[in-house]
Amino acid sequence: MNTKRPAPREQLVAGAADMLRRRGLHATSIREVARHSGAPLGSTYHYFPGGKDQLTTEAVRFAGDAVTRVLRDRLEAGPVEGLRSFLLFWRDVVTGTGYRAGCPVLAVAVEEADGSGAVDAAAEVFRGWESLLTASLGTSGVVPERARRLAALVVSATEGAVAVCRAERSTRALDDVAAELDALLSAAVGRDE
Amino acid sequence: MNTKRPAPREQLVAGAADMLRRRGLHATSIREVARHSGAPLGSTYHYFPGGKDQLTTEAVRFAGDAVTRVLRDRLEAGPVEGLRSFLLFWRDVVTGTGYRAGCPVLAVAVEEADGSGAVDAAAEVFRGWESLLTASLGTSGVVPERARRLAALVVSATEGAVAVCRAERSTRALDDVAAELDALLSAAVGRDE
DNA sequence: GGGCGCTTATAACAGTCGTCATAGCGCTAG
DNA sequence: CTAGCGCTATGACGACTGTTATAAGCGCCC
Repeated sequence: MNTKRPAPREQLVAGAADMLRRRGLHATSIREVARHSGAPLGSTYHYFPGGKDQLTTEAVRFAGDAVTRVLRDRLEAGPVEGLRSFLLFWRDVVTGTGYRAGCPVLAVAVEEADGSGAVDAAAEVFRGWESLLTASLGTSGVVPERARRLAALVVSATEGAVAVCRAERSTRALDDVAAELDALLSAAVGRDE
Repeated sequence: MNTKRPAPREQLVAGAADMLRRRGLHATSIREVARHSGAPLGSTYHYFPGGKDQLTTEAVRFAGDAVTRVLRDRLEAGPVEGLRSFLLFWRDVVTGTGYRAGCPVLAVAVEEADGSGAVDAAAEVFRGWESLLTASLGTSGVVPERARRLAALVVSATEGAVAVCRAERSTRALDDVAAELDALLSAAVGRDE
């Protein structure tokens, strides 16, 4: 038990992120987020005067940072092993929720119109993941330009595969993507050995 | 001029598909679809007694079939050239709408809960695209198992890249994915020549 | 102990949502 | 001419949305 009270603000952000990945942005109401977090509705606008856009933006950053930490951890074993582990992480997310959850960042990227702060946060999260992958590939000897392109492919393919798996209620897409990307990255880093 | 009146039913489906790719599923209301198509609200439930789910399902199939036709056309020049052309098609969609439109099928796949007919239609569309790509790669000498995996990667990466591009308001992701997939498919089909 | 600031609680607002029912229109068949 | 049917037009329904305002509770510091 860290704190007596569950720090309602953080609870609200985490709850919003969890609902975003399950139902999407526009199907997630502030009332439900509050109820889901055990916080009163009024508190939501106390902690997030910017309204739903602020709450959504922080939820995207919260979920994005969590995934970033996972990615960084897994990449310590190198880009190939890191990628394999990263895709297994997403596989667990999808199967562990009975194919109900996807990626909250993608949900915001697909639903929200431009001009919203949340979609900017989503773009930033995507770039962050790509930076991590680019750096990892770079330290494994892949030239920067190629590393950047491979990183973009990994992020796009992962996000797409998660959505496809959710729709098909099957992990086939993620498994196929994992196999191909594994081979591709192995060849890219193992060129000179 | 084919018909005097613009065949309101088809117009509604096409309008729904267009709004789906711009705003997403839950931000697209039946009233706006009707108004956007110049049809009265009552007509919507006359043509689609199944309500929003039926309209959405038909819109997903409509948009999915349109993309399927594009993909089939482009693949007549072979899988590598077809892929390049296919990704350019998506690039045009994104840039031609000022980064406002994405893929309506992905929108439904991300937003809708399971149990809806629309998400089943989305999964079917994804499988259709993969089948086309698998077949094209197969006729170019790629062994079936590998062809299937590559097709899954192409579909997932394309859908993901479109969403990322929309969020970042840039075509970088699609361009990077195009370059890498081009090289990957070229190597896969050119193995024995 | 009194006051004050942070948090909660409650209610209300204007608007939109999906959906349904019903009355009216125009056209075509008998 | 009239009956019937496909489609339109209109309005209403209950529920939900984001948002705001205001009153009450709470603990801490002076």
